[in-house]
Amino acid sequence: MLQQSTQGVTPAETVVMHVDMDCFYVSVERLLDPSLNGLPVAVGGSPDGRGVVSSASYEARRFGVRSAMPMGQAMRLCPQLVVVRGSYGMYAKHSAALAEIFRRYAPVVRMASQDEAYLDLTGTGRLYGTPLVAAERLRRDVLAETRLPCSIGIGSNRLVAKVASDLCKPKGLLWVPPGSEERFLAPLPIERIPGVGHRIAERLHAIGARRVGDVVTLGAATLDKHFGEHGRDLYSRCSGVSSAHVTEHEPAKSIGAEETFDRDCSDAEVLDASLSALSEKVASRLRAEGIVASTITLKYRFHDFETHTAATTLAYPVDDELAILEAARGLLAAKWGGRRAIRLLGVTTSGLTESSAQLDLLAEEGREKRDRLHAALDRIRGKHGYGGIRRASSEGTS
DNA sequence: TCTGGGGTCCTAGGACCC
DNA sequence: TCTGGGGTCCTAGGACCC
Repeated sequence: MLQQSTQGVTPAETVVMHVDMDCFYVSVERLLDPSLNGLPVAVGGSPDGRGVVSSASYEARRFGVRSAMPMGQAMRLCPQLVVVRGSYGMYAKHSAALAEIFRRYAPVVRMASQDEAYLDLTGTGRLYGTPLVAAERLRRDVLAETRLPCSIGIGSNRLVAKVASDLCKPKGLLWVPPGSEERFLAPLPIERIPGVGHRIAERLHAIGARRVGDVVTLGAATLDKHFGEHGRDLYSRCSGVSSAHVTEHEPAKSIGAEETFDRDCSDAEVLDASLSALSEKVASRLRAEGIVASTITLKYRFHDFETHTAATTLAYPVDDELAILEAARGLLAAKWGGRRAIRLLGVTTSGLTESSAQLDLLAEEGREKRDRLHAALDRIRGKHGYGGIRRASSEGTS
């Protein structure tokens, strides 16, 4: 599987690298507090409340602790677990530093999230040698400059590179040479394929497919019958076919915020205060990014996890909390009967465009004054966080 | 065991227009 | 008086990812 090539890479040969940081949040926390080294650590919410695990150290994983697991459950599995609240600002800083290193190695870099990236190495063979040599150097640079460990998968397309990095964690390197994609994937459990989650895996198991190779054996027609359009996609991915095209980061399509209450809530005033805080948060981000939104979506979840969304599209795009709040309020009033207690509220904006594009549409006098007020509010929030300042209607949510 | 918060993409139906 | 087909926009829900 893992082969050391003796020749350089020909320019025409597509080489995609997937760099994935090893338990990124935990690794950053260990930089901040080295006493965490060697201990089972989980970054995430409180074990007493409704928090979940965001990132678990390998010591913790040995006890069965996993991402997205309720923290209380993690504590039961591993009583000596050290729980750390996230230092999210630090993660963003380190992520930016990583992106800079990656850009030295590839002309096109796609940060897929804070802790993983796709690099298109096609044509860089003369500069860095074989993919494995380049990967080894990159990993050394990352470790030397950030002291953060990572794993790297290399393949002829993004899917193969990603599966490879996943497989060699932690601190691994794995190259899948061109032509061996299908052989590489076939013996793996289908859950290893990105996009195959819990539900789809279950349905595949039901028709007798447990390994990636089983899916290929079933054939495109059978998958099409069971999964429709998604089936063809599934088939090609299991065959190792996927886009090799790496593109730079694209502008966000939606910006939102949500809040899960410590206890389910049916108090209309508390819910309204939450909507107000969420609207402020979203509006503040929209303005910081210089964009406006035309669609407002309200999300609400009941105690049994039944989740609904309701959306409305405004006549013109907005970036201010009152307009967003008003829309969200209206949706809640129209949809929520007031009987069932709510465990989560969310406000998401979409239909995003650059705000400069609508300047002439909104050339009212009040605009400038309002902008100055918002700028002042954003500055204060930037300094003190969202608890620093709130309108009167947001009181009671903190 | 009882499920966060930030997102993306896909599907499907209905409205509306030509 | 009954009715096609295509395209686009909007809404709702669901699966998935980190």
